[in-house]
Amino acid sequence: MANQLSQLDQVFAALADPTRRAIVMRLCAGEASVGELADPFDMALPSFMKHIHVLETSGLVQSEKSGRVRTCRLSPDALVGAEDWFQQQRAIWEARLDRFEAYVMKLKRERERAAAKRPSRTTKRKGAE
Amino acid sequence: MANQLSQLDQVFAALADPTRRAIVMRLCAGEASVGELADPFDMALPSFMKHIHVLETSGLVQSEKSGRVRTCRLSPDALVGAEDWFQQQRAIWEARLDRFEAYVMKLKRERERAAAKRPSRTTKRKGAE
DNA sequence: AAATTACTTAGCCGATGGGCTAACAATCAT
DNA sequence: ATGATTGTTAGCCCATCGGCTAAGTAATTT
Repeated sequence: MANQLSQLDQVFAALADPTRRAIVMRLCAGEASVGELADPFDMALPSFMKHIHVLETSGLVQSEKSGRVRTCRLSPDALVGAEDWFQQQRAIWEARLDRFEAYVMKLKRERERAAAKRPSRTTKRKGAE
Repeated sequence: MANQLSQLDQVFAALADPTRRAIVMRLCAGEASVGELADPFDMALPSFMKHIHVLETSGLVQSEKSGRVRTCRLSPDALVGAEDWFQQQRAIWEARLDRFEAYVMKLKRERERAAAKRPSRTTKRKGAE
């Protein structure tokens, strides 16, 4: 039991909601109390608090209560972790593109060589996809 | 009706599931058929197809059927779009840090100036948090 | 002390998510 | 033509999500 979601699962799930993305964006500009954060949203406070809680358990936001006011701040580590995921995928993707390009170049060279040996032929193929 | 989720909503929601992230990672390395993609997963095909569908409607994946086999490929635009979101937030965050650092430096200068005027005082504060 | 503020807890509700089976195409191999 | 392959559609199930209200608690203000 105690279904342990990965951090990435939770971060992406947290960011999948526009309200929560707006909260993160707001907190990028600096810390704020729950009330300040909730103000722009036409939503009952308990509903809003659920969003805060999702953000906290995802690690994106930390908060601390002093007196009767809870102050929230962004904890950028989780954000960076998710950003890293994209960068890794993009690296793999770009490596693949490089390999693909190399392959196309190889095909091109071969075609040119063949054309040189056996001229006069409408060099037209179906491949290269 | 026709609840239009933003692209970001759908992309982040799609990436919040480990199965779907694995599919995206696999597709970064090159296109594949549904069967090939499904093979590593201990899951009924219809369940798996739902994941493919989520990825397609999010714009992360495109697919095309020829004969009885559907071939899926990554469409990197949506991925880049989500990555951009992070970079924007990070830019705002870093700008804030810069401003904060500037503020701290200003405080430091003021403290030093004050110490020069009124020497012999244990310069110790609680601030700078 | 009483009223106000700023959350917090508990619990209801309908929609969505992620899994399943069963049954139905459609294509390809024999 | 039959059968195997490769999806696809339909629909069930239960858990989670994102909203709500009502009522509670703790800190400040008056």
